[in-house]
Amino acid sequence: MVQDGGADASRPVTIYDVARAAGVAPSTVSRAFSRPGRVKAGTAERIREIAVTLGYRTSPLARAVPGAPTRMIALVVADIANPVFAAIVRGAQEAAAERGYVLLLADAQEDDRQERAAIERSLPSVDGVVLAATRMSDSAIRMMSKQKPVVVLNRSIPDVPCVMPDYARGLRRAAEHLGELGHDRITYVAGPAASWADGMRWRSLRDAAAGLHLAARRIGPFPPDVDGGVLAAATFAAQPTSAVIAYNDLLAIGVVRGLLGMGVRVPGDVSVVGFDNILAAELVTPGLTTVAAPLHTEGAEAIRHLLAMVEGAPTHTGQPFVLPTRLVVRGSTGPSSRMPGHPAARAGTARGNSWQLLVRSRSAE
Amino acid sequence: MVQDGGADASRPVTIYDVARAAGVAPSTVSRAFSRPGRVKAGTAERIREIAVTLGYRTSPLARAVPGAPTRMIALVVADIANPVFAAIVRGAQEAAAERGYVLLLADAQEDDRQERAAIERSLPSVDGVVLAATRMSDSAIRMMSKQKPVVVLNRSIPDVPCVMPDYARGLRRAAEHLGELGHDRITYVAGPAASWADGMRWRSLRDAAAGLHLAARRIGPFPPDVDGGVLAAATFAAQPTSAVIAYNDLLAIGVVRGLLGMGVRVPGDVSVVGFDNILAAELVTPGLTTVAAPLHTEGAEAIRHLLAMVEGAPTHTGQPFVLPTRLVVRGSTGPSSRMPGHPAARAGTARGNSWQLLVRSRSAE
DNA sequence: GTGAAAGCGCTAACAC
DNA sequence: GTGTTAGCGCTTTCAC
Repeated sequence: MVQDGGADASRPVTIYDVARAAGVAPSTVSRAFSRPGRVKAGTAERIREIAVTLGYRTSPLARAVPGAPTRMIALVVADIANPVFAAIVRGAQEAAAERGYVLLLADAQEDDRQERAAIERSLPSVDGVVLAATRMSDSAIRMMSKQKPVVVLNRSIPDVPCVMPDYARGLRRAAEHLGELGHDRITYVAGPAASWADGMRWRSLRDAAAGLHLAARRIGPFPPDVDGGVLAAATFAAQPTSAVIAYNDLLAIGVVRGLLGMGVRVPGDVSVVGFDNILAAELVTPGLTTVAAPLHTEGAEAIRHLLAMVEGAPTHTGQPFVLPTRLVVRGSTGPSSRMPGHPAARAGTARGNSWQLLVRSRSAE
Repeated sequence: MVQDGGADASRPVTIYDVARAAGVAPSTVSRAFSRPGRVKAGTAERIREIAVTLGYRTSPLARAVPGAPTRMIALVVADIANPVFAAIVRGAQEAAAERGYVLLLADAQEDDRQERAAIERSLPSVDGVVLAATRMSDSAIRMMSKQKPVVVLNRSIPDVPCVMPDYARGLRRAAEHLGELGHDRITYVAGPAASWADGMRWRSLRDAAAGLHLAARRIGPFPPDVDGGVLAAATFAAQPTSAVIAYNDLLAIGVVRGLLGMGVRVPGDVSVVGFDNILAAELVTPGLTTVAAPLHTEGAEAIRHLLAMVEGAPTHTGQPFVLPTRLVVRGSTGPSSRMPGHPAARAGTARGNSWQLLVRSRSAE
C-alpha cells in the first residue's frame, strides 16, 4: 500500500486522495465533477480547489468501466496519406475536440483485413465509429451499427446514417461546364473497382450526360493516384475524347501529366476535370478544374451526427445527409476544338483535329 | 441483473460468460489469454474455442484499470491537414498497428492551448505520447516525460528521446548543390518564428554555407504555407539573390509562384529549394528541388522507440535519433546566370542580369 | 495448474 | 446534501 504521505509524483492522484484532503466521501468528489448541481456550492468549490492543487485528473478509463461513455470516437480511414482523408480527419478532429471527445484513428491502409483488425481493436474502447471510405460490406456495417453508433462517409447504406457530398449535382455541374465549352463526348476515368464512391460518381455523370445530350463512356478501373492517371492517359489515348472527368484529383493530375508527356495539349486538345479539390489541384500547371467536395465539413458533420446518436438522439436513419459540392474552374478545361469561332478551336482545326495520330507516332518512337 | 440465458447480442460477452461456458474459473480464462504458458495446453485451447464461439472480445478498458497498459498511443500533431504530418501519421499508424497498438490522434491546430487541452484529455488513457512539432516548452515536455514515456519528433530536448531528420546533412547537400550551380548567395525563407525546426534549419544552412564560402541570409518569418511563400517572394524581390532555400515545400512553392507572378523566371533567374518532399513538390511546374525528409520513417521510428520504452526498455536519452535525408533535384534549380559557359547563364547575361529592375517595373504597373 | 478473493478508479444505488 | 456500499471486467496475488 502506498502511504498517504502527500502528492507522490509518480502515482496519479485519485478521487480518494482528493476526498481525504477535502474531508468528504469519494462519492461527493465524484458528484462534484459529474453532477455539480447535486453538491452544495461551497463543498463543490472547495473540492475543485483541492483537486486542482493536488493535480487531480479524472481517469476516463476507470470512468468507462461500468459501460459509461469513453468520450472516444474511432475514425476509420482508407488511407491517411491520401490528402482527401487528411482534410476529413481535420474536420472530424475539430468537431470532436469541440465537444470534448478524442479521436482514435484507424488507418485501413487500403486493405480489408487491416481495416477489420483496426476496427476490432478499437471498437470496445469507443462510443461510436465513423467509417470514411470503408471497404466493408453493407451487411457487415449494418451489423456493426447495431452494436455501436456508426456514421458512414461517402456511401449510402440502408438503415445506417451517412454523410456524403452531393455527387449528382457536382458531376452535373462538371458535365454542364464541359458541355458549355462545346465538348460532346466525355470519358470517365474510373477509380478503384470496389469503390462505392466510384460507382456513384460514374452513375451521376452518366445520368447528367444523358440529360444534357452528351455521350459518356468509362475506362478503368485505375489505382486512384498519379501513376494510375498516367496509366489511364495511355489507355485513353487509344480512343480519345475531347473531355475527361476523373474519379479524383490525383488520377486527374496523372492523366494531365500523361497527356502532356505524349505531347497532347491540356486544355487545348483535351479538357480534364478532377474531383475533391485537394491542395495539389491548385498548384499544378495547368490548375485543375475540379468538383470541390466539402471534405472538412464532411468530417465535422459525421462527428456531429455521431455524437448526437451517442448522446441519445434517435438513430437518424432516413435519407443520407447530403453536403453541397461546387465546381472550381481552373486552367485544365477549355473550349472544345470543335467549338466554332474560338481561337483554340481554329488551332485545333488547323491541325486537322487529329492529335490522335500525333500521339501514335510519338509513342512509336 | 441480466439472466445467464446465453449470448445476448446487446451486452458484450465477458470473461465470466466464457468461464461459465468452459467450466473453469474466470482467472483461468484471463490467464489463457494473457499468460498462455501458465495454463494446461488442452484447457487453454478449449477456452479459446469457446471464447470465439461466444464472440468474446477482451475489453482494453477494463484491462487497463489497475494501471496496466492500454495499448493506446497518443500522437499529437500541429496540423493534420499539413501533408507533412499526414505522412508522419501514416508511418506511425503502421508501426503501431504492427505491434497491436492503436493511435489516438490529437490535432493541436497550430494552437498552444488546443494542444495542451488535447494532451490533457488523452494522456490518462495512453501508454505513451509522440509529439510531432509541438509548441510546448522544453520544460513542459520534460515534465510530461516523467509521467509517461514521450518521444519528440523534429526537435532535440535534453533528457527526452527524440527522432529527427538529419537537418545538417540535408541543408549541406542543398547548399552544395546550389554552390555547384554557381550560386554564391543564398536567401533562407524562414517559417514560423517559434518553430524549433526553423531555427535548426537556418543554423544548419548558415554553417554549411560558411563551410562552402557561400553567403547566407535569412528573411521572415512567414506562415509555412503557399500564401506565406507568395508573401515572402515579394519581400525577397526587394533584395534578391540568385538562390533561395525555404523552410518547407509549401513555402517554397509559394515563393516560386510569387516569383513567376512577378515575371521572374525559375530557375532561370532564381533557383528555389524546398524541404520535406511532399507530394505536391513533384507535381508543380517546375518540379521543386527539395530536401526529402523521411517522414514516413520518422513516424514509424518514433513509435518503435516509444513502444520499446513503454515495454520497459531504458529511456534512451542520449543523442537524438537522426534519420538520413536526401536531396531530390528537380526543375526549380539551375545554373546561376553568373555561371560562365552555360546556356542559361548566357541568357541571363543577355538580359543584363537585372531582373530586379524588371520586377520593379512590373509591380509598378 | 487452477480456484478464490482482492482491488484498480470511478459511478450508481441506496440510505440517512 | 452527503456517506455507504456494491459493483464494472479484468488481472493479480495467494492459496490449494
